[in-house]
Amino acid sequence: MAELKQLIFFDFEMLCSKTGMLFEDMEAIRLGAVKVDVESGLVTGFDRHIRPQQNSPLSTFCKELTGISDSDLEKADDFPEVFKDFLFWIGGVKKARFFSWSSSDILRLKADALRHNLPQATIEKISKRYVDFQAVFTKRASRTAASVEKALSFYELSFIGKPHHPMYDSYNTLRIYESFEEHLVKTDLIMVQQFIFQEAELPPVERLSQEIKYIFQKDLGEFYSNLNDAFRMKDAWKLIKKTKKLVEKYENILLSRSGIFDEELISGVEELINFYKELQTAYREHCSYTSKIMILHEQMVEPLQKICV
DNA sequence: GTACTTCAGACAGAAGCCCT
DNA sequence: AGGGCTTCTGTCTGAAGTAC
Repeated sequence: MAELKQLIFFDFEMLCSKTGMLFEDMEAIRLGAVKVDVESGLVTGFDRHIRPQQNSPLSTFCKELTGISDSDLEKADDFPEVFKDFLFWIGGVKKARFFSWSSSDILRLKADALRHNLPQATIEKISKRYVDFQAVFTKRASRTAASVEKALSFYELSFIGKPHHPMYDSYNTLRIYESFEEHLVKTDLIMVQQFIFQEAELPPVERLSQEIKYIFQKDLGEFYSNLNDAFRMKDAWKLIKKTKKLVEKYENILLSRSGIFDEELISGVEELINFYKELQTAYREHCSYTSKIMILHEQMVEPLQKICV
C-alpha cells in the first residue's frame, strides 16, 4: 500500500422518514468530511448537499433531524458531481485511509455509487482503506456500540458543532480517534471499566493491575472448578462459549499500549487465550471423528490451574 | 416397527444499542 | 419513528438412540 498521507473521516446524511424506508432508497443528501494531513496535522473540511434522484419533498421528520431543507437540495449537485469533487478534495485515494462512525456510511457510499453507475474500482479502493471506527472502538474500549456523544463523554469531551451536520459528526469522530490513539492510559481505563468492572468503581491506577489480577484469578478459579476430564459434545460446545466470554472480557489487556498492566496478568491472559485456541482445535478434531465425548488432556488445563487462586 | 426421549442445530423474536 | 446490527433466549425440527 502507498505511503499514508491523509486520514479522511466522512459521514452521510440520508433521506429518512418516520414511516420507514428501504435502505436502498435512503439516498445521500449531504456529505461531510474532515481531512487530516498526516505530516502537518492540518485539518480541512468538506461539506456538500446532494440532490437525490427521488425529487419528492423531504419528510418533516428528515428536515427536523438533519436541518436540511428542500431548497438546499434543489440547488445542490447530484451524487456523481459531489463525489467527483470529494475525490479531488481528498487528493489521492491511494494515500488515504477512510473512517466513519458505523458501517452505514460505507454501505451508503457503495449503494449510491451503484445507483449512479460510478466506477466500482474507485469504491473498491476506498473500501480497502476503510475502517469502521465505531466497530474498532467497541471492540477495544466500549464493549457495546456507543454513539459519538457517548464515546466523547468517555474521554470527558463534549460534541463540538451541530449534531447531524456530517462535517461536524466527522470532526467529532476524528476527536475520538485522536483520543483513542494518544490517551493510551485513559483508553485502557475506559476498556477496563466497560469490560471488567462495569458498574463497580474503578480503583486508582497504581492498584488497578493488582485488582484486575485478583478478579481474573477469581474468574479463572471458578471456571477451572467446573472443568471435567471429559465433556459430552454438547457440553463441550457450551464450554467453548463460556471460554469465549472469558476471553472477550480480558483479551484487550494483551492489546494494551499503555503499559499499565503487569507481566503476570498479561501472561495469565495469554494462557487463557492459548487454552481457548487448544479447546477449539480439540473440539474440531473430536467432531471430525464423530466422537461423543471430548477429553481435556492434562497438559491443556495445567497452565490454567497455576493461575487460579 | 412403533412410540417415546434426547439432543444438536436452525430459526425467530426480543432487547438494546446505534444510525438517519 | 423505523432500519440495521449484535446478543441472548426460547422454540422448533429432524436425526439418533432406547424401550417395548
